[in-house]
Amino acid sequence: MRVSRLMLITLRDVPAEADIISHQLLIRGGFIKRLTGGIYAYMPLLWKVLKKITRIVEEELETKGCLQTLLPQLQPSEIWEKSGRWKSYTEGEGIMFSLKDRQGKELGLGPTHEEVITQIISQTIHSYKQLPINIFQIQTKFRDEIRPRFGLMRSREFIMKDAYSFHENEYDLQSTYAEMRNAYKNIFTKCGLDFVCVDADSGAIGGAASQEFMVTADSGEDLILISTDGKYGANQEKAVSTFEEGESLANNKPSIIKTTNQKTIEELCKYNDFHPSQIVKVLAYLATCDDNKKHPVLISIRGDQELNEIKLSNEISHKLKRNILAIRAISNEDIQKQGIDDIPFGFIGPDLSDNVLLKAKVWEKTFIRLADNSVKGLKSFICGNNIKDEHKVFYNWSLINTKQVVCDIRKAKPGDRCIHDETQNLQECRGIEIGHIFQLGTKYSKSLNATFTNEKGIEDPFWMGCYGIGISRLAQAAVEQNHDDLGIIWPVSIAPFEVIIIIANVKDTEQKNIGEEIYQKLIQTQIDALLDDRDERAGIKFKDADLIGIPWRIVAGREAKSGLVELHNRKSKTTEILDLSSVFKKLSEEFNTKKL
RNA sequence: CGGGGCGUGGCGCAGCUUGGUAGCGCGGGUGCUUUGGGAGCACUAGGUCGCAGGUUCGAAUCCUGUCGCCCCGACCA
Repeated sequence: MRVSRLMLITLRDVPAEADIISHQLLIRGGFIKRLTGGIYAYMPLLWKVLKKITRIVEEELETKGCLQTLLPQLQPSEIWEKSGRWKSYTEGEGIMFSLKDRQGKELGLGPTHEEVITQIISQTIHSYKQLPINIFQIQTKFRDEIRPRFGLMRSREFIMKDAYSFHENEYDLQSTYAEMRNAYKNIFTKCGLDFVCVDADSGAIGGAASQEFMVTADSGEDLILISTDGKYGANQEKAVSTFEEGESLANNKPSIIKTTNQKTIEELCKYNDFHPSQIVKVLAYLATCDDNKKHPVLISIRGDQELNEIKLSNEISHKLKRNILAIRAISNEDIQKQGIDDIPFGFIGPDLSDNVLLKAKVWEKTFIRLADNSVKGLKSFICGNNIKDEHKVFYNWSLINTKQVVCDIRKAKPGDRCIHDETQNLQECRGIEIGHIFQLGTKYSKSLNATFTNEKGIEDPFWMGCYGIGISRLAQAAVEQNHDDLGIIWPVSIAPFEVIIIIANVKDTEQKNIGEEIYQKLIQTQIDALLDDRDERAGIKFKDADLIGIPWRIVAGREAKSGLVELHNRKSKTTEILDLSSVFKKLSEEFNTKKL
């Protein structure tokens, strides 16, 4: 390709719409154009990058025996209603674009394809002899994000690779899951990325085990926690750790403490000389289920710990055996609307009576009571007395006449000790999620009644796995991780071009001829070369080449009359003056699969 | 959904407080000069000031509404 025909429009000014570096560079380099919020056109330069990523993914998956397909983007609501996700995807998180056709039939624009593929496979595959199946597609997905941002990082229309595997038993699923994890490591390594694989919450997709692949970058939206020995890593949403022993309470006789206006842990400690770990904090939440019931939840957690809402939501979902559409803290406004006289926020104890809910208009009339592991062992502790401006000392959980479900709903934090080895600590870093693999189990096959006949002649639901890679997000994550103050530094394997040849002055025939000669030779030997043949000043061409991040640059300039050119590496910033045969030799070593 | 900010040529912005012929830089076009790190000079094209109402002799500017975009938040009672 010649720059004169590339439609290369680069911007000098930093665009106002972007505030992370990768987004700015992609716009300045002419890689993307925004059409509206969270919706971008992939311009020719970026399309080349996306195709290279796509090739790497396809090659790796093909060697693992995966099949490629292309599934419909418009999906009928019925299959989503069968899987139980229509409501949570169109109402709760509201992530699916949905519409009605001229017959009034409801359709969704695919945010993911579990339902579609499960239905298709179940109509196609009937015997264990045809298993396992591992099938994938690369195509555009649609998600009506609450808040699209950062360009391709969180957009409403994006390119994703999604794979689905089908198995006769859990064991076979686990082996494919492990194989896919390896495939992912190979793919991201080939893409030239620094990444980590961490335990993850499976979120709305559901299922058992799940891991995320994260490109480490300060601008990442996820907080990940990694043990110092590298043996444990998890998204904070999922992370587990051990908590420090609390301070024991000297005053351990049951008694009432007057705590006027001391509503927070901080205030209680300040005015009464308590340690946060001596206090049990009780939070009131409201969980909305997909059957539209609203359950009040009472959570007890040690005062020095924080609540993890993801774990909380999962526990409630598990207990009620329903999807949770939304979960949030109960506010004063809420209880007024319900007509509940008084829940003394700031002074609640774990023994708050269900009677306070009697007058609730639409809420369920009993609390779901959860207690974090951190309060389980407490012999005595401070908590609210369920009366405004009063706390009390409790000295035995067994005296509380309400049942608590004890579980892990605590947020793991940097510095916490690890479960696998208490001498190790958790360290934090931020990550951009570019891949996510799940063991779905039989969740979708059961709800969609997708079965096969097993060896014994019995109908069994498929065991399923699913595996995603955000192709367009990966491209931007690569920029976030590989750039300098001059622009992008693409890893060679996914760069839009491998080499750019700059003719410093196109009016100089020697320069022009040698530039053309190199270009032709590189093209013939299948090196992806770009020739900057524009009648522009050399400085402009250097700036553009740096900005768009081509890994290798050859300059046909001053030395052209002696048959010499300059070979420059974008990343190391090293430059050599070489004759043509040395340039070709050097490049052939770099791109060792190709011959020059 | 809550809070904050911004909508003025293709891009980045000023002008608005105090109403009176719409400006600057980059980019585009033409010409001359320059020619290895986003050149100089001259000329030139390009804008219903997001949209709709209102106030006024007169609105980019003041008022009301509306649409769009960006940022923060939606965890400790």
